[in-house]
Amino acid sequence: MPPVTIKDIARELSISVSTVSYALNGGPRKVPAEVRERVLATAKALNYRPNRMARFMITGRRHVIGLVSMETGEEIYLSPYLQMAMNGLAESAARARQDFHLFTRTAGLHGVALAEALLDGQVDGVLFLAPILSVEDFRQIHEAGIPFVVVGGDSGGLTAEVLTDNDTGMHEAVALLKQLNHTRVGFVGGQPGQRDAREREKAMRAACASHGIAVVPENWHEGDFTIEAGERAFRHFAQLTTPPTAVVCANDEMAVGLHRAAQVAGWSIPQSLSIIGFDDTISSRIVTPAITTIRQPIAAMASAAFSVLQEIIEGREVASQVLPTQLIIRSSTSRPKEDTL
Amino acid sequence: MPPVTIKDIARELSISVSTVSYALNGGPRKVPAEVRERVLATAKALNYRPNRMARFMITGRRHVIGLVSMETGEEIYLSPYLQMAMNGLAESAARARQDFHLFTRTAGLHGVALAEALLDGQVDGVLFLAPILSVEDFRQIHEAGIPFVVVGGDSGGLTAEVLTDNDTGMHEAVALLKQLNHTRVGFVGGQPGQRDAREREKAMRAACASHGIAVVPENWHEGDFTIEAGERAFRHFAQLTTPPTAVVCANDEMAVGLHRAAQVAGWSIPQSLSIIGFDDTISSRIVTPAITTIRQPIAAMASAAFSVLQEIIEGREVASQVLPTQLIIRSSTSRPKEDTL
DNA sequence: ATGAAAGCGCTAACAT
DNA sequence: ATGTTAGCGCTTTCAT
Repeated sequence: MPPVTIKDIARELSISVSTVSYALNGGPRKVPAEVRERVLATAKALNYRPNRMARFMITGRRHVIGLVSMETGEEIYLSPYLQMAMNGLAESAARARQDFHLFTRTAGLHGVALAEALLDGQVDGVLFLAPILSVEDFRQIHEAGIPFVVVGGDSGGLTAEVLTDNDTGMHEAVALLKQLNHTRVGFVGGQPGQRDAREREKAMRAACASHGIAVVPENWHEGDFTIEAGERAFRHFAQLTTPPTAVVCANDEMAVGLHRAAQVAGWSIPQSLSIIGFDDTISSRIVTPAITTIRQPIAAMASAAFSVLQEIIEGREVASQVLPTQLIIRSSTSRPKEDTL
Repeated sequence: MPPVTIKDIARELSISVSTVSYALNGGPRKVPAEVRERVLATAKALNYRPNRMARFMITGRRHVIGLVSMETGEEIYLSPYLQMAMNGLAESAARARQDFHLFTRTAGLHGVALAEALLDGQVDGVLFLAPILSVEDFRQIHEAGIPFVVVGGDSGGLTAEVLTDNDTGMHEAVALLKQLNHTRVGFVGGQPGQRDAREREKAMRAACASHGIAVVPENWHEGDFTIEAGERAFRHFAQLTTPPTAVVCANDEMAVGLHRAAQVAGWSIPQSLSIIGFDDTISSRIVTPAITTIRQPIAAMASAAFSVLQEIIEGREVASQVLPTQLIIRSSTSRPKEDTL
């Protein structure tokens, strides 16, 4: 049988649909308590369930927000970063009684095409997680009138951003290496199209400068935030005549790749090579020795981004946020071998 | 300004909305090519974008399917299993031009309440990934008229299931251990509320029986598919007077936990303890030594489930599927120490 | 206080 | 071949 509608309830009680609607929604028009009681009772009795789409057509609000993540080729949903973010998100969203819309066809899209795809999802707003998108892309999205928030990305000031303090994070990491007496320090960065990747490289340079550590070009390697990139980085470092004794990676995935490739090649960690990651995702904890990392509160950031997006959808102005990092010292960092001799 | 509708296009060309609708949809009514051209042209010129909700109200199809995963407490989206599944899903869905609806409020729900929540999402169908739900739960969902498919779960024959061949997988794993001369073999299982967990334990028992390996109660430990459960399992085994020399885990997460706890305790793997996981998720590959595991084609299973769900939504009957496992031998398995002496 | 009716954007049955 | 119109289920304005 067809689903029960407010019409059915109205007919059942011989009252008008408007009264039923007001009773069900508790306003805006006043409905006598007695009538409301009866409406609610029959609604329950008939097993009435509102059609959210019909409501959407009028109110324009769907109570669903879209999610677009950093795309690493085909593997859209494979990063631990995304996992942590989604957990934070899911919690806040559940509290706000909202669900998510996962876009499956935005990979590789930019500009107008991307905006079109987002519009097509009919969501109230969109959350970008560590996107590899340009300010121009966001301009199109902004022009399309889509409320959005960016985590770990650069919206060009068009909307609020939720960021982490990459500068302090990198500074503390380099300080640790300096204190451990490392002088040959390497770096594995992410795609320059990604904001955090850019910021971390810049922060790393600044941190090295302020700690008097030389930035040697061959010790700096560009990756793409994947385990494989970390492995490639190791192969690169390993063939240098004087490889770095410590390497900072722009995320944990690459640190794990570096870690694994080094161990497979017979290098002992941290004696032969100290490694520092970024994020504090699970992967940095499950390998042995566990990886020292710069924690960024991903779940909290995603959660904050959700709240910010809600505000923006409601039409309020919200400021960007920068959440702090924390250096988590584990077992992948020590004094370099030659130093201890 | 308000969004462009088919009315606007109709007015612009002084034709009727139905003609516009048919032209835009390419049917069911024939529209002369010349007219269709002009409709399409003005649609593009006016930057027309269909309102999917309005269409949904008539057709009842949203082209969005819901996703409900195994819930491990609060951490809804944290398992590598889910990641792999989502990748497979995203690919098929993108091809079918469909998006996902991620439910955030189904954790802990059962029976009617769960069915209500799913209905509220207004999706075309729901995909359950390794759910911890009873046949009774699925009965309610079925009665609510929601098309659904279950991956790694038991729908009680109410719908199609996509499963993996746990029997063969476990059989091969035990055969490997037998061949390596292990006699004291342990097992770490998952929650009995989960179908694969039940099946794997049963399969493990059968495999041991057929290989003449004794099933010693204290070598069998119940976990919950988390890393922590694997760590707990290690602590349990470690305090036995004669611990098992090899342990099979019902998934990789637990194998990783066992692996890590053993290494932290100073046990060498595989010499002191051989470990076999299940799934072949990334985590089994990044630890050192890499973990021997029973691969199940998670992405392919999720992808198959998507296709099956599409069929069911279209009203066709579809058979359940069982996909094969494959034993991936890596470095966490060897002859036991005492054996080599 | 409450009923009637317009209309959200679209599809499809019903005209012509 | 194509225009007119009745809804889909709901909210809200306008009457009464």
